Amino acid sequence: MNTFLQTIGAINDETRLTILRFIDENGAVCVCDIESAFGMIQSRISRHLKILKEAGFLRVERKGRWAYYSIRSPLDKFRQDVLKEISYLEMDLPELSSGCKS
Amino acid sequence: MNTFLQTIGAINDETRLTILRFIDENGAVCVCDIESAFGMIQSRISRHLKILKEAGFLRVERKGRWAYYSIRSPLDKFRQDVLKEISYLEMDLPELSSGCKS
DNA sequence: ACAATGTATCAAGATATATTGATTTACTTT
DNA sequence: AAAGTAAATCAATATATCTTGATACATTGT
Repeated sequence: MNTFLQTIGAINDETRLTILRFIDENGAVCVCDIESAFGMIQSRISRHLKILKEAGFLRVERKGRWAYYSIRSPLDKFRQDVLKEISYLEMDLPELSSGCKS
Repeated sequence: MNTFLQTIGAINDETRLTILRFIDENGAVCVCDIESAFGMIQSRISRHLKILKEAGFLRVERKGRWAYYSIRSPLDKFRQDVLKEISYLEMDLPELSSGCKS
């Protein structure tokens, strides 16, 4: 029950749905990429990514000072269904543009 | 996007998950049945039912002074997936016992 | 018409979640 | 070691959602 509520709670937010779709379409991205694409401050993005990761949708791979987030694999069937459903949604998806300074 | 968020928001609550499962297992029930089975006050149950109905999970059929809620049919694939997922959850599901006085 | 029952709705307070700005931690380069 | 960059965390505030008790509405039976 609690695991399910955590999964649902993670996708009960417009910003996180957009981030999920963004990562699903663009593959591994770092926090500052999302930050600049979305025009949101870093702490906000970071917190949303943490929620999505802890809900089992994302994984992180750290390389140097960067943290690359991507869709976790394997994904269980229900989370796959959710991701597919999100892929059908109409939304303003920002363009990927590298936001890191080096 | 908004429709999806409404759907997700509706199942982002332990009480509503339990109500959904309860109705899924017991079929059409009236508000006072849920009220007495769950031991919750009427306005609370009524509000949750409204949210579930507006999110497309439930339908109501009024008979006399009673309002019978049941799983809406047909359900689109995603809501079916959700319902199936809920059917797997471990939860304290109260017993159905008629709560109406007549 | 009146009283009783079932349900819906509303306003107020309680609780949970999101956002921001500041701070902290970690890594890299010089 | 010091400075710069990326990311995580924290405290305070803002916002949304849930719960309750009161009230309103609808139907039924007397």
